[in-house]
Amino acid sequence: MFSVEKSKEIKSMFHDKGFKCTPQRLAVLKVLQDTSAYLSINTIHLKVKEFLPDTGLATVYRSLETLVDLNLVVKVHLEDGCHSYVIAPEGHRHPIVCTDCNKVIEFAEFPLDDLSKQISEDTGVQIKTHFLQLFGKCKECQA
Amino acid sequence: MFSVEKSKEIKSMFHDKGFKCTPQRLAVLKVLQDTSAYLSINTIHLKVKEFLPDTGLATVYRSLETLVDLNLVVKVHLEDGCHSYVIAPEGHRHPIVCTDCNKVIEFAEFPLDDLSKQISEDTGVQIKTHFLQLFGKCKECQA
DNA sequence: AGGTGATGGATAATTGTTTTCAGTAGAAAA
DNA sequence: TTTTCTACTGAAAACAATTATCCATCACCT
Ligand SMILES: [Mn+2]
Ligand SMILES: [Mn+2]
Ligand SMILES: [Zn+2]
Ligand SMILES: [Zn+2]
Repeated sequence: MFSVEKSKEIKSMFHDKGFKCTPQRLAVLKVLQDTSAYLSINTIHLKVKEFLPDTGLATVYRSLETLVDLNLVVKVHLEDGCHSYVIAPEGHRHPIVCTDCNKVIEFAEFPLDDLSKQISEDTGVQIKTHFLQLFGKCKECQA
Repeated sequence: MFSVEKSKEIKSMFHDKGFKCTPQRLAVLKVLQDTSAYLSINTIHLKVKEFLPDTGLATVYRSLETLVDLNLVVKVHLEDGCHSYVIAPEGHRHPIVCTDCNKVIEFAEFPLDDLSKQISEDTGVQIKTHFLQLFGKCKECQA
């Protein structure tokens, strides 16, 4: 179900933060790793139940919280107010969400840190974090 | 309660989209105009009831939806998943949210449009919109 | 002023998320 | 291994946020 290498790597990430490495958490992670789209909680729940049928919905919520804490998963804020989740990109990247097919394409580092510095100077606000998402139409959906 | 000039201007904005200009909608708008912070639905409701005591919570939801539709108000997505609302900035600007006092400071246009173009070329995705919020500590809260 | 349909208020219903709690099973020690 | 200790889980209830329903009313057009 999970590759050995990845499993060991992931396992130590859990342990480093004092979390237990449970099948449910790994299943949630796997479901997100296996898709390039963001997924709603309910979709994740359904997919997790395909290999762990007894998994409860609350566990999916709890697992996602843990995975976000570990920076393995990121929360996507959608226009309508609902939230979804997607596997975290490598390094500091931002998601581009296809509004047609829900696929998430990442884009490479963005000079937001430099600009944050300048905005700090201009406004006097100490910028701590930023939240950026782009929306558009992916290659496939343009055809 | 509302200045005449603004009222007329606003009134025609409602009518242009086929909305009626009601005291409740104007009250919600006024509450947001009178603060520099983003406000939760419940806070808005409380403030609206100060001058329109019978206003129901559902009406606040409905009014906000209308005002967002008219681009007079924007929705702020918060880390914890909750949403709040703030008066829409002039032109295309982005909010900086103070994580200490909830105040919203805007910052001037940001070269996202140019970068969107480049990202479009790099990734093949046709960027349509973006969503950017910065979080930090405002001048006052740093003291 | 009168007619009409959009809107508001009250309330119920839904939906999304969190909490509670008793039982289970990771992980570390023995 | 076996034991021990908790963090974790599933199920259900509780809670919070949002939306739908209903009918009376009000904004606005003529
Ligand atoms: Mn959001
Ligand atoms: Mn912008
Ligand atoms: Zn697409
Ligand atoms: Zn502040």
